[in-house]
Amino acid sequence: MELLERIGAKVLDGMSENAKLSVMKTASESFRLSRCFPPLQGEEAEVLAACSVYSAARFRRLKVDLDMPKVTFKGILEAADEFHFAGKSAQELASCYNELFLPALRGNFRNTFQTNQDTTPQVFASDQAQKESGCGPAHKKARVSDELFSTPQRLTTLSERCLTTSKPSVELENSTQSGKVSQSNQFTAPSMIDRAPSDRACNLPFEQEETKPESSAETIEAAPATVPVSAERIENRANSRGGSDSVTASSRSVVPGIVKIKSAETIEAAVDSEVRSERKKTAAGESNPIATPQAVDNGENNSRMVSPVENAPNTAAESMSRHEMIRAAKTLRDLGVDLREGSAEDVRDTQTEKFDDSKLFARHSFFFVSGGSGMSEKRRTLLVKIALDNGGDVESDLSVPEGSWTLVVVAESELFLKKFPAVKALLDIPLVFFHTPEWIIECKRRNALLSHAEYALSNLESSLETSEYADVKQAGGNDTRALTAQGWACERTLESKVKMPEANRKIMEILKYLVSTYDLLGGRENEFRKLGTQKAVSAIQSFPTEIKGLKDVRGLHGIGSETLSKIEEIINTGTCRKAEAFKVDPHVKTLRVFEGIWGAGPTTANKWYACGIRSLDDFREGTKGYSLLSKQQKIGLKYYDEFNMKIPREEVQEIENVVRSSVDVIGEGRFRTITCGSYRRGRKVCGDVDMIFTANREYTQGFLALVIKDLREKKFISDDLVTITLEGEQKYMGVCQLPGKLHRRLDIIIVPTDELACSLIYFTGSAYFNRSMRAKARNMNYSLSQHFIAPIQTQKNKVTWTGERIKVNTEKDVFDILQIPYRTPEERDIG
DNA sequence: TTGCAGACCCA
DNA sequence: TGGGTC
DNA sequence: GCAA
Ligand SMILES: O=c1ccn([C@H]2C[C@H](O)[C@@H](COP(=O)(O)OP(=O)(O)OP(=O)(O)O)O2)c(=O)[nH]1
Ligand SMILES: [Mg+2]
Repeated sequence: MELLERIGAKVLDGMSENAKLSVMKTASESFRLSRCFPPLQGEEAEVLAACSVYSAARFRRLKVDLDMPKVTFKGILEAADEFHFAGKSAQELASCYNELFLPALRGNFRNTFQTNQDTTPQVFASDQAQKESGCGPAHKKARVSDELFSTPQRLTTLSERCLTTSKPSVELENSTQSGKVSQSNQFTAPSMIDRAPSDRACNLPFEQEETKPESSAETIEAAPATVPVSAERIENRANSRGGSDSVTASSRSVVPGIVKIKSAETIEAAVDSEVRSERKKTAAGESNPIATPQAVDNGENNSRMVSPVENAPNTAAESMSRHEMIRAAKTLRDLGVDLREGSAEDVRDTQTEKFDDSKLFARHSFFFVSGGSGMSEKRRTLLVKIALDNGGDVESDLSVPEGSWTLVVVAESELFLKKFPAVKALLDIPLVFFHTPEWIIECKRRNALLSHAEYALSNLESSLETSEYADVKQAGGNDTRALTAQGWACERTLESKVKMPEANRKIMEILKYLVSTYDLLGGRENEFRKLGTQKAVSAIQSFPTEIKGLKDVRGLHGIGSETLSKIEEIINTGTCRKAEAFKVDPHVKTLRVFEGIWGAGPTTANKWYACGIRSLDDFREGTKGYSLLSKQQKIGLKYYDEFNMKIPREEVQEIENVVRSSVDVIGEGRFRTITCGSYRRGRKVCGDVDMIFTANREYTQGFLALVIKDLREKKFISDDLVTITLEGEQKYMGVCQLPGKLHRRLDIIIVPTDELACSLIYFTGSAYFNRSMRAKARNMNYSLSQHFIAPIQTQKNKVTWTGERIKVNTEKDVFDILQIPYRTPEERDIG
């Protein structure tokens, strides 16, 4: 109860102003209100100031919602305590809110509606609230409630969405000997800027490969190859996996945040139409297997839940286990109950107004920010059509929506909103949302209203404020959204990169050092600590302005409490104790040396350390240390210094040329070679050389061995880190050396052309990009590997079924499937 | 409290 | 299967 | 370490 004490809260009536507001803040943030005002600091004055910004309607609604479920305030606070959330980000509180608040509230209603309302008068803080919540006769409510819980889940098929008619496009123009390369050999340059513009020349006789006529036909016929996928899978994925947004996205319901109560009619209509459309589609009449949560159904529990919190501090926890609550929340989401829809005002509206609720965008009006360099006319036309076809309205100017209408402002990027001063006035309005066009497309595709969070434009205030981006160019209609803190790293593009503020650079440097150290230490623990920290670094990297205080980064995706406190420390003291401790730790220092040996990782390095080995000297030939080395590690040790040296871009090209000439001869022109890795991403210096050999499947068998043999005979390849046979290895790792140059690591993979697209993505990286992209794929119920992309089904995060691999001819095909705007290799240089 | 990318090669 | 690596 |  630390938090409770800290803010002196007593829940509701007895609750301090500050606590109340803190809860409101929690609630509002989870409803993406946070964009309406600068992040709150927790000081009362500031909070109050922020609240005054609310439109009256918003404020009232919020109050209604908050007054209702006393219990859950406690639930929130309790959770805050339970998870040591005190002082943590509102985001975390918000997620508690979602998990605890929603089901509890729902439970209250069921209880309230099914039993006599009067028995639990203290549920409602005020009669006013009760009235505004739109309660009709209690019996009606109960019925609706039951229906909601028995609504079968909507199913759709995936067939339509597979028809991505991706034109074959020329991608991947790799340089053979193409001209200019920056001269500066800045080995010491920080990673952010040590990139050169990529050279784009064509790769001799093969550049046609991906544009050859038949590939077009293949692409289209590839679509049906995808097995129809039920929406259930998509939804499961949306609910179960680590998504991009701080707020859970679910397919139909707009879960996050404020719970609103539909009038009985509204809900019934919604349910009816749902059922109707369900029957119409019928397809595979799978019903929702999720059971009604018993705890919610249980009257006794619920009556305990609504008892005054002050008197029974633990009632919430007693009446509903955390698991039950979470399951209840999930159930609600799965059921597609849009808990947030309908407001006090809406109730009146819906009783008088007639509309076709069966349409997807009923009661939605759209405003498209197009023209200029923003949205192309073609795109706009398409979107307008979708909107109108589905019962939506399209507005010609920006104004506050009436009554229960939802206004969706659609723009390619928040940057384009600047042109519309009227936007400012809409920021605080409840039923106004700012989205990317993808929201509409996705909604249409899945025939469901999707989370307002996932496709939301963000950082609205700041992009309206700053003049910095007034002249945004929209290259080729591409999405160059820069400011949004997107959840999937593979989707975002970085800022110009040159003007990283000093403060940010410093923070990143220290965090990166921690990442490298976690990497050395090894173990599950540190492995994921590393991952987490890496994400934090990535978040800061894409943060556009100087970090002056914690408020700047608090709430950023990827920045949690630990990072926050480290940043605080860095701002105040210029350093971070944890990092400083690592720097002088002899164990860490030794590990760093040992793991500089290729083939030695945390486990062996630690073993060596445990053996009393302390330096590379202890590995000299004939010593006991030497006998501990594996074959590969011996090679790694031999070239210790050389391998730890970066390769200038030009030298990579020379190496590429040597290899390619050999491939051309031995492969009789059938093979194409592509240099990938950091080189393809445009870096000025590279850690190694990564090459793809590709040809039709019939030729790939055993080819690698021939080339390696040739190169070895030419004294270009000096050592092998894998043994290669004629029986078709897929990859080679070895050592090569140009005359007069250092020994370099050379990686080659051999790939049949039908796997080229996925291989290119894989081998181009970055590793961080790949992981992000694969995570998104997984999240969308696909599996992406270097070989293929295929739909999958999972149970408890385990793959239970893998569909047929989807035919992809170009990298872009894969991006399209995963709904990621195409990223050039250079743009993939993240992490 | 759980999961965090997905695969190849070696011993 | 665990270690290392891409 | 972070998000859900
Ligand atoms: O854990 C990893 C490591 C690498 N890769 C892919 C992406 C990467 O770009 C490519 C080549 O690996 P390499 O280690 O050579 O990385 P790089 O991106 O080329 O950087 P460097 O300059 O260190 O070689 O293999 C992964 O998918 N996962
Ligand atoms: Mg590389």
